[in-house]
Amino acid sequence: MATATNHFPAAWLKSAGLGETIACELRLAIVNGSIPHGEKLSENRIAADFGTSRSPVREALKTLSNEGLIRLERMGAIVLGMGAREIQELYDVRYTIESFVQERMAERDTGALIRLLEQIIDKMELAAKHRDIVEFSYRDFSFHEAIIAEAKHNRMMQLWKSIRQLVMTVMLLTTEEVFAQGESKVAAVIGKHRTIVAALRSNDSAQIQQGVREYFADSYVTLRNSLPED
Amino acid sequence: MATATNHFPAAWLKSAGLGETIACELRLAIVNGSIPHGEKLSENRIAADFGTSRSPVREALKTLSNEGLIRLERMGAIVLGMGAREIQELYDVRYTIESFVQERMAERDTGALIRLLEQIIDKMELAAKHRDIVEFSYRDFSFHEAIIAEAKHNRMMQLWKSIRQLVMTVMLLTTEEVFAQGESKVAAVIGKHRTIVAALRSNDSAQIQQGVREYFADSYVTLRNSLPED
DNA sequence: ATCGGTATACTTGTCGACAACTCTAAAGTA
DNA sequence: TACTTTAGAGTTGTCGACAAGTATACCGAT
Repeated sequence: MATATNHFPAAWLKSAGLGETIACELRLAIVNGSIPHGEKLSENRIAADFGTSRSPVREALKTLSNEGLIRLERMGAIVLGMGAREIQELYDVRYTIESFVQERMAERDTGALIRLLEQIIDKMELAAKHRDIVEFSYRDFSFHEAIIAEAKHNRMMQLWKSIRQLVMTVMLLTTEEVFAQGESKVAAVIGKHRTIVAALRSNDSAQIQQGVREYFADSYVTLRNSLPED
Repeated sequence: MATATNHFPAAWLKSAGLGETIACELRLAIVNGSIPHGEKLSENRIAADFGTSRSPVREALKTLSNEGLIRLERMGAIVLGMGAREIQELYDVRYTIESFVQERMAERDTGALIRLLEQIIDKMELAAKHRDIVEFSYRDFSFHEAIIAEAKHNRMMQLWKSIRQLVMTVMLLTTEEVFAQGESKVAAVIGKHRTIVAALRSNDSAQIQQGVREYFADSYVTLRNSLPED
């Protein structure tokens, strides 16, 4: 990646505690490769870097461990990072969750959801016009979260929450790549979201499944081209 | 449930820190209903109850929050608990994960896995003979975890880890119920595991999927009968 | 009696300190 | 030189304390 985002968007940290802030900053650094795979992290060092005590750092490391970005060992935490395989796996999981969720939405009133999604797409277009990467990726994220939330399945929502922040971060970097590839690429991304909405509007289970499958398969090949091959 | 387990098996806490221990004890209390839905938990109170400082309690509450058993609010944590719906949802997720995993196992060498699973089933039978509920449920748990681990899909494994302990606890209580229903019921549970292995041995994707689907559908109806209806 | 304001007790987030443990590297011995 | 032992620096887990913020109960006024 040419110019990777160096700091987590401050707007997204609006009402976040110290622990969450540190987690977001570290997460971004790990995902974009600033902190390389295999690095050994120490609570003391991170606390010193951020100018806090170890308590919030501890919380952050636990969070990152739950997200699978680091592995907590007896001494220090080892950075696992996100290579091509890990990104692929994340897409696998996202697909699995959305597939499950949309399956359950086939025989339900999706009117309100569809209106919300269209609204979000409008905001994506606006963000695209202004070349606002942060805003665009946030709306993209909201789009998928809105779909998942609509299923009203607490346990599945919990799974989503466990990867929510990670997905958000990956999307931020991905969107950067998409924007770098030019306007037509951005338009294509928006188009894919429209396709999802269209499938959803059909209310046909098979068509919805097909739509979701294509979306993720397509998203991944798009991304694959802009990944460091390791 | 007639006689619910009151304490988390000490053997399962062998190398667990204080935080994890507290999390396990609270988890069990929430799942078996000792701590009712809606209860408000305070870090200070729990710390006093367990005779520790707030640090491990804090860690435990965060864990339980990640598992969706409680909701952290500005003041206190509210217990959400596991009613019939939550159990059903947990089974949904378990089915989704195992379905994904086994799908990927169709075209793979499952020889070693099958041998391991058969070994586990043997231990289940032994535990059944000795009426050892703790051992039995642990083997049952290991059975499913072994299958999931075999897929070697880190991200999916991470999802599993996020519900691992909860599943373990629910299984412990469920197994208690199964044993209470008599020897034939226990034998039936073992039989269902054999069916899974048989399906796996067939190496046929459709048959495996069918096997997994039946397993979870069946497991849930078994359980439903022994749940407080709320 | 009801409503508004204040005091109070309780809550969380963060901090610095300490003991117990682990890895490392240097020093001593064969 | 190769190996064991030992001293040291660094690490985590846990603790108690404090500030900042919040719900609650009490008290006064209308």
